[in-house]
Amino acid sequence: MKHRVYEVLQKHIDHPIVLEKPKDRNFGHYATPIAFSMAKVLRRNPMQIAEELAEKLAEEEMFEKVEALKGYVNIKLSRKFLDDYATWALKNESAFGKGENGTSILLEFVSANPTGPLHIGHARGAVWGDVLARIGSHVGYKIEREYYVNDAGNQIYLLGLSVYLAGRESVLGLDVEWPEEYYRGEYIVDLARRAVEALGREKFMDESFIPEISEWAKDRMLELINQNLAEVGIFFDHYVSEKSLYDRWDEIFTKLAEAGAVYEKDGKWWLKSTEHGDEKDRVVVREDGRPTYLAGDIIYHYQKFERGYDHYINIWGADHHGYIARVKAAIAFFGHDPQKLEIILSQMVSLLKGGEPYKMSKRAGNFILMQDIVKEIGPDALRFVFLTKKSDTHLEFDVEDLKKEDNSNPIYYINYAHARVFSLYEKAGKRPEDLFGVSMEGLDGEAFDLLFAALLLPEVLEDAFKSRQLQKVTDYLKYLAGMYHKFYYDHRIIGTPNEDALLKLSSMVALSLRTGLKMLGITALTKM
RNA sequence: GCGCCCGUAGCUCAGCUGGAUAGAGCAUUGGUUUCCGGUGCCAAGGGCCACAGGUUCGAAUCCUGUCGGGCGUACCA
Repeated sequence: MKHRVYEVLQKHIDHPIVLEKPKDRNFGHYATPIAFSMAKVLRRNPMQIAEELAEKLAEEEMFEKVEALKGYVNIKLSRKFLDDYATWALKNESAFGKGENGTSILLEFVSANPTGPLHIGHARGAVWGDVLARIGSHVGYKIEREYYVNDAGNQIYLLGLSVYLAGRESVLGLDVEWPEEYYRGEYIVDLARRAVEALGREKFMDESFIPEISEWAKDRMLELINQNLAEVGIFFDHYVSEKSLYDRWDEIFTKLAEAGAVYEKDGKWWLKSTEHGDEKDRVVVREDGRPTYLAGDIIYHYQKFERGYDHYINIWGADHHGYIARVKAAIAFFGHDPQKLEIILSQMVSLLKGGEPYKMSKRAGNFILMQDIVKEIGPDALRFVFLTKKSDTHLEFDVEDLKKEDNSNPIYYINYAHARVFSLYEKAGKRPEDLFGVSMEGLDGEAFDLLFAALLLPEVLEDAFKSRQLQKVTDYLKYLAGMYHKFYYDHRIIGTPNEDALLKLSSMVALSLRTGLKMLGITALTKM
């Protein structure tokens, strides 16, 4: 809708146009402060410029009214235009809000270490990435989802060690000396029990078997993580194994050396990341010749760029923010544009239950597990809370609030509006598709305000994706649902002369709510 | 110390590419006409937009500094 208005304005104005929504919708559907900026260039009074523009624009068929007010130009769309657009949307439900762009994006998210179940912090990044991908794909980007599996290194060894020791202690009943660092939690004991069964007791007799146990345990954890994700409807297109990347280390290292990106000091190899804005240079090869974790990430990003996407997005936990500079430095050394890599940080999550801090699960090793919260409030509510906030601010929420079945729970509120439409049709004994051809032009101003609001969905989605502010979608859905509830209260629908037109309007609202929820990975209810 | 994020209503948060009277939900208080689902609707109270400067026609928004909170500051992933 906005694009269409924009195009029309461009015909009349030879100046960069900013189109915004008016402070007060009574002013119109769109507004532009264009006269202010033109005034500067033309050295004329903005009020006058606005007046003249308004007069010219008023002749456009698409607009019902164009007004100049205090220098702003306020535009009101015509009823016919809105009705036609709604009719098209209803007839082409799956195309509503779809855009074309074609930019390819590789979106990496979650990428949690396969050393345990996902906790609530991971859940935030997971939901956020999933929805970013859904919306982006809908508005026309070509997005692929990737999980970088950290299946190499010390953490995996620690996992194996923990399972090995837990097996010796809890299953075999041997005395065990625990090191300072190991994974704890009941899941490790469960894992040990299964490992003894699957691999045999003899593997727990000697430390040399730890790598084998590690490998086995890592696979089980990856299964568990995928199961956690599947429970909330999150899937990936690609999994990239860190371990498999090291085969290419020699080749990549040579490339770095050729680019003058590394140097040797104190028996180690360092990446000159300071040349590209990092605070200090970073070790990529240890004294004993083993590459560091950064090396893996360098190879990973090298091959990402090799795969040739237009843009790359990584969603990382905020505690990794210090890592951004060094990875970008490596990308720059390979001659790629580091701007193509965008890092979205997902901040910490704190949970309350009934006003008190949520009890951490001992069996999980003092983490709050994603699966526990899903069990408690359901996947939809979990998705929704994460999506009502920006990703880079700390988030605190109370699980009790999300269990309520009243208007304090936005999902119920939105679903209720959607279900209401279906119950109206049932009551009226009509089918939505039979009313697509009905004209809505005779409806009152409030009806058209509602219709306009419903038709905003496509631009909300586009804006939310481009600005990476997914809370704009949840905000919009709450707003639209609220508007519909109010409209419903103020207007009798069934049995009035405008019944068909009002039902069609309701269908349009339902379509936007349904499509919006779908973008969030939530299925709209038709009955509650 | 340094780096990143944050500081807006009692609470949780929007608004931040500068623009018209700073918003929402929750919580609180009051109301809701024998009405298509009261899981709804209406209304009220509640704000030195952390603080101090600066930039300009205009600042919650941009810049600088201060204070407060979180995270990071590994040859761990």
